[in-house]
Amino acid sequence: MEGKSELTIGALGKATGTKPETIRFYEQIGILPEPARTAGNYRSYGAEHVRRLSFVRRVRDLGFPLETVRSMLALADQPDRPCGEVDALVLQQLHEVDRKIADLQRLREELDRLAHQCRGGHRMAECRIIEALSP
Amino acid sequence: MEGKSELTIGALGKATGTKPETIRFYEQIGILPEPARTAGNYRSYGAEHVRRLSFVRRVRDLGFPLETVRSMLALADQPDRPCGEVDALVLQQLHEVDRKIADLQRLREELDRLAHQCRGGHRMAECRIIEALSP
DNA sequence: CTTGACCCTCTAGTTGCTAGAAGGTCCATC
DNA sequence: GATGGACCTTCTAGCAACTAGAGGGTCAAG
Repeated sequence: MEGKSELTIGALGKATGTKPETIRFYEQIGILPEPARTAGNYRSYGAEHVRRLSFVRRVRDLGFPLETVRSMLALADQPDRPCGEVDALVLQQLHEVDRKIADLQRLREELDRLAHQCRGGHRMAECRIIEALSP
Repeated sequence: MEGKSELTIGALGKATGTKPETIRFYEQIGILPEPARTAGNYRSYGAEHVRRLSFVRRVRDLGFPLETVRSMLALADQPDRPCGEVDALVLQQLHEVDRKIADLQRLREELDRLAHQCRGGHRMAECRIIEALSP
């Protein structure tokens, strides 16, 4: 490897909580750019890949599909896009984000209530976790 | 159908943003209880199913795997479980929820910044969306 | 040199839906 | 009652998004 800052695929995986196979998958479908290779044909990753993959994993963990990941990445990859185009996309994502935050807050409240009920030594009288996230 | 409160699978799907095939899938894997059937062998769903399925869809939308959905549903299905057991599970889920909320807030801030930048008539100088969710 | 950890590509399996085929039911309209 | 379109049924297979195993190569410590 060229220097301390360059990582093998396994090291990149450990740094980002990602399996090597998943990293190769993302490269194949174009989410991650192809990295440089060593003389032994090993992939060699730098800080830019770490950042990009961390982002991808977190957005995925939040339940956004890869198609959405792509469009978010495009915001960073194509900084000169027309503002009207970007505006529409960003507002749509903002709406999704706000909806997820609201749902997580409600879920959090109910889980917190359950935790306190348990710690108070009370019987689990009633779990309203389903109602926290239903109509 | 027996009464106004009973829904066909298509109606349940519309009420919860779920495809009929997905509902059948959830029934097959035990996430949803088998519903009553009409004389014509149609599935017939009541309010309890609507609530449960809404919950499932929202938790899935937040990026939690079905295994986690199951364990959350178990909290509601088995109200008499030992508190020590419930406590550990709830705390674990609380931690996940908090992590997702924090990530969403950060993502929200950057998207908001982008939106304001566009509306202000400025050029898209720099998109830091990747950095918002990376190390 | 040896050995174990990890790399490579390729193929197939797992998880979680999603859609199509073939045939039956429901209900509004004529 | 007949018709037709929407929707239902079960079953099979495909898609999205990973995940793992097979067979063979590379790397580095001992």
